[in-house]
Amino acid sequence: MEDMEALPVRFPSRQHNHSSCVNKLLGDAEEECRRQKLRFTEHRRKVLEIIASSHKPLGAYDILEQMNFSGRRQAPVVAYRALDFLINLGLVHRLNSLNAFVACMAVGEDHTAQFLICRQCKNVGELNSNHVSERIEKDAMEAGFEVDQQLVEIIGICYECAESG
Amino acid sequence: MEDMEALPVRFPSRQHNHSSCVNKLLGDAEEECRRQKLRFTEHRRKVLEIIASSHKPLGAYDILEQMNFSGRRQAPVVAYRALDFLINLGLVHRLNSLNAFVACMAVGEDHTAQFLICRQCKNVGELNSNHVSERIEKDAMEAGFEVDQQLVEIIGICYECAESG
DNA sequence: CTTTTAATGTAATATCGTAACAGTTTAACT
DNA sequence: AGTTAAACTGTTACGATATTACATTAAAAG
Repeated sequence: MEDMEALPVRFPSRQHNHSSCVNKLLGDAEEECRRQKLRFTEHRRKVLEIIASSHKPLGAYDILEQMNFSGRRQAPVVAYRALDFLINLGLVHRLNSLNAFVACMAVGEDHTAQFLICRQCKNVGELNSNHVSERIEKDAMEAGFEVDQQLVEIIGICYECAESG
Repeated sequence: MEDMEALPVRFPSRQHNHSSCVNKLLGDAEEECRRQKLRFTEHRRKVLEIIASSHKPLGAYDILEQMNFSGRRQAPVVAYRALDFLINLGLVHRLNSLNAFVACMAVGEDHTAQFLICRQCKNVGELNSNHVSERIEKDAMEAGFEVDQQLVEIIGICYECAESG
């Protein structure tokens, strides 16, 4: 696990324990909400739980389906509202190339999220390379462009899928 | 103009001549289709003309609206089919963060498109930096991830908007 | 305990994109 | 030319994603 620190990469290995992801993220969420005096309501908790339980990106309507507690189907806007909240808090990221959402794997680390999307197993990791973000910043600057926000999504094959053919 | 060659940046300046963009792109399209024995049909030409006439990204339905020749409104699929064709040919790019399309400004240059999206004037340029794409490739590789495709969209303020406040 | 701010419930609708299939045109090959 | 295969078009319907609007309820702040 030491080499995960060299580059700040997070890619979920096959045998890792999901429930610890969920618990960590819920804890982070609670703490962050306390700090910022925000409300961590039922919907928000539930959506975060659902997203954190998978490292595969989920669409808003997938999430919605899993929100059928009390038998009743929720309206789409319910999911979108919770997602907006969680994204603003930096707990969830949106993948623009997939219209889907994943839990952040580097909460509190002040990163420009860069996503590694495996087109075979569909898992998503984060390559949060400062080299990359600084290079983008620098080259854009030289081109006379002032960067606010970077969006980097990388499609390919993760090491576990590469190994298993 | 020399310094546009140092970094392969393309950002449309305010006073530049749109019609030359359109003509260049139509020419490139015709040539490429001849070379690959593909058909450059009316729909495809029209869609390319529409996209090339603007450096602001256009949605598929915006394009559709401008296709009302012969009074008749076209079905969405007509625009999407032409767009798919043009994207495969590398003449048009899709901006995932906007669900919109722009003409390629570097046809034939074998680039990983990286977009500069000005959130004020909405114009889109291309920062096609090999430094950036190589850095992504390298860092992903070190993380055990084999890159197929990169998607880089940079939101910020272009130099002309920065100058004019 | 009342004011005001934030969150929810609900319905409707906007926006983006694709599937399916019949019909037509074009290119390629006798 | 006549035939066949491939590509493109027309049309309808539908699926998937996301937002607006507004009435209601709950929570926090004074």
